[in-house]
Amino acid sequence: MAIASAERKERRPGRSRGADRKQQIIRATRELVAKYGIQGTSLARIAGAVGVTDAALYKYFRSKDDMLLAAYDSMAERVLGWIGSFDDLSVYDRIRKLGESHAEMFSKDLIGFNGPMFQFNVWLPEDRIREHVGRTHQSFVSALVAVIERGKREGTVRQDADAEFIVSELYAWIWWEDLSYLRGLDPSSIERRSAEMFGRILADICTE
Amino acid sequence: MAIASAERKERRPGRSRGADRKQQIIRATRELVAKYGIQGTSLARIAGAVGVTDAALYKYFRSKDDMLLAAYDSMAERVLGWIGSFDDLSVYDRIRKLGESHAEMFSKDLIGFNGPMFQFNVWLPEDRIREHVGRTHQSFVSALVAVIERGKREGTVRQDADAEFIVSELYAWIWWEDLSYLRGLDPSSIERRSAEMFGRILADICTE
Amino acid sequence: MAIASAERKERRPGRSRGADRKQQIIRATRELVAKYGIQGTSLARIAGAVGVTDAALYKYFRSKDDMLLAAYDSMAERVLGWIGSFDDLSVYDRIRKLGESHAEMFSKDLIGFNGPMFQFNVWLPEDRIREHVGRTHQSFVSALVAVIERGKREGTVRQDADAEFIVSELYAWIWWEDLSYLRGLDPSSIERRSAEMFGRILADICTE
Amino acid sequence: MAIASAERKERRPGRSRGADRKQQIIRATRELVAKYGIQGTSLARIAGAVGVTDAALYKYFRSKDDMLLAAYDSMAERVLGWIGSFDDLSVYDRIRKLGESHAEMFSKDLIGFNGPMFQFNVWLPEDRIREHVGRTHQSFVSALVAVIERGKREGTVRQDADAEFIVSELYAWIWWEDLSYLRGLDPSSIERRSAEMFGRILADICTE
DNA sequence: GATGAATGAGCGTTCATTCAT
DNA sequence: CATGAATGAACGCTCATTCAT
Repeated sequence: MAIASAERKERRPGRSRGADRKQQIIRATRELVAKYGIQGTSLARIAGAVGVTDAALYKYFRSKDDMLLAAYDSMAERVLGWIGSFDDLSVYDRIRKLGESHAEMFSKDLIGFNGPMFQFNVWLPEDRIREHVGRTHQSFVSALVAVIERGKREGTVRQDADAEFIVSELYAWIWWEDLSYLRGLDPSSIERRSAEMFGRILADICTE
Repeated sequence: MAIASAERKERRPGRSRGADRKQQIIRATRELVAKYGIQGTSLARIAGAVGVTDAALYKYFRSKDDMLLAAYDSMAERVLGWIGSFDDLSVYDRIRKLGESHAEMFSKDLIGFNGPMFQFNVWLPEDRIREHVGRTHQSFVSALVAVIERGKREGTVRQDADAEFIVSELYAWIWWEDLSYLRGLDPSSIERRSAEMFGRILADICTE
Repeated sequence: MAIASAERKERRPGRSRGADRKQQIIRATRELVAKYGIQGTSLARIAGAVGVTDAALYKYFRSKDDMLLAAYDSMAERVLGWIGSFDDLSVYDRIRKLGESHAEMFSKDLIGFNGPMFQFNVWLPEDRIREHVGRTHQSFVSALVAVIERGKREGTVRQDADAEFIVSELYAWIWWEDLSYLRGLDPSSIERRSAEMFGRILADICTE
Repeated sequence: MAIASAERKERRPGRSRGADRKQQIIRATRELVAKYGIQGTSLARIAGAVGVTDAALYKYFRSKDDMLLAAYDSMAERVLGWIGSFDDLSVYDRIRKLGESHAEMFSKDLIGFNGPMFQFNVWLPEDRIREHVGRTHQSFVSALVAVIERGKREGTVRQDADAEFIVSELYAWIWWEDLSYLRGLDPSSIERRSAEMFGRILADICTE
């Protein structure tokens, strides 16, 4: 954690150190949420992990909620990047690739993604966070639906597939994989079952 | 549950409650966890919901953690009761019934079960709660596996079915249903898709 | 602790069980003061040690302070009994006997006397306890002075001895012995030094 | 001690204090222990005496126990300073000086030393405080023994004196003086008797 | 004679936040 | 850019005490 900031000390002229600190805070927040949950992530802990005082955090964010939202957004970006990747392939192949890369990119990254992400996803109090997470999650679903629809137009996904149902099945599989790793199940058996589950979804959408 | 305490209330005016109070506390805890999360469920809030002082809670539980565990156990009991129900039917029919009753019994009961249960399931800090939840969850899985195995012996479930894989699929479906209701999706579309998902699992295990 | 009350269960007709309970409470209080100090002796602890509820203690004492005072008085009685003992001997022999019996009766009884007594003796807050302890201590001093004076009249104590100074020296020795045992010093070296110290006091008062 | 903080106060109006605050807290703790005992010294009282909130105290100490230990150490320092003083004199004269200065430096300073020190010395619960006080007290004894031994080598203390016994006698006198002032006895009679007691100890060790 | 139920006040401690420096 | 000083509110928990039963 301290290493990153030390390495960059020979900072490139135009690159402010501030942005790095912001990233440090975001990362620390994510990791602390993974360990202690959202409410267990206190400013004192974030400050301690980053190596500054609580008060210093306010130079980069206006409130604790802003830090949490930034931490969430850093994960949301990763999700959107993943959904958008492999777009040079046919939609069918693309979805296959997405399925193959999911565990590595998300489920297995317990403290960098899976842990904190689930905390946000099951956040209940009706506040800015809940609202923001809900809206963002919806955008994931829409993006996935759009991919499926494109596949139908393209002809690599069955014409009569119900795009939204496919996405539901994808999410059932995604959440199961995430929660299985989160609960500490045996990775090799997760992998086997995940492959089988995902295989059925693929079989479901493939033409011919 | 609410009925019982209401009935007794008119037994005698300000008279002793005891066991009732304990149930009141458990229920309040469950509901507050649904609203505010585990760490957001303060003693002050529980006490307020029950209508006593914080201090009074300690006549019924020795610590806040004990209240939380009791709240969790009250839900775990419901789960075990559900898994054990319909045992006069053939295992295949029994599983079908379980599938049909799940949403009503669990997913849709946002503040009585679904909300609080998920909070416990994704609880991260490595403490008594995490450990207890993990152990209990494992017992659910074992109970379900046992049911499937019985079906195989009985002949209503396919001989070559992998019981543990079936349970994985069941959990993928269960968690998806729970999280969908939790995220506030449209109930009718959840129902439609849930039925389809569950139908496939059933088709998977049925002999011929 | 529980044993005493069990033994007496075949209670003698005129002897009420209430008085026993009172003694139990007093003893428990003394012992708890020895372990946890005066302010660390909570009603919950006393009640636990006696085997009743906190509320039950109020049947025997009107307040916690009353219990503490009763516990103190039980020790004060022992002190007065000790000072009054051996009164069939000459005053000189009597004082010698007192000196010989002191450690056994008081200093070595860490949890029954020495521990709790010192807690009371150094109690600072200006309240009923402090006042009562002060007054009682003064009565010990007076009783001892009276003994010395009797010795002078009797002829076994030097005529020109300053009774109050002798008592001061006695107290210096008493407190030293008490505190030494309390601090956990080696008993055999305490005994040796105590004997020497007390010997000088004796030498100081003896006629020729 | 009070002087320093008073002087600085007029440096700049509401300006930082830091080390001064720490001293203020230590002093307040000592004085409150003198008034209310160790367990009666609540954070609220300390904070009130210092003029800040409870929470502010945690910027200077990590726990209440740390404040208490710091308060104790501030007194222990004074003791060690006293034992080490007058070391330009012969050991015999030095001990005489120590004896003469003791009451003024310690016993009579009821709220700054005598009161709080005795509270620590008779602290019973087996915790960090008890352990620390025990260890520190032992270091006082060792330091005094070392002084006596030096006197023997130097020739101003009798060769055949038992250093440890001398220290025992010193402590008997010290504790008696402390407790006498603490109990509120008449100062002039304490002084007279103390002088006589100490004189005997001196006579005991002097050569020739 | 003893309990069960309850309380208001207090405990030590942590919280997110502010602000002058 | 960061700190040191501070706060008011909340946290989980214990306290001595009351009172109807």
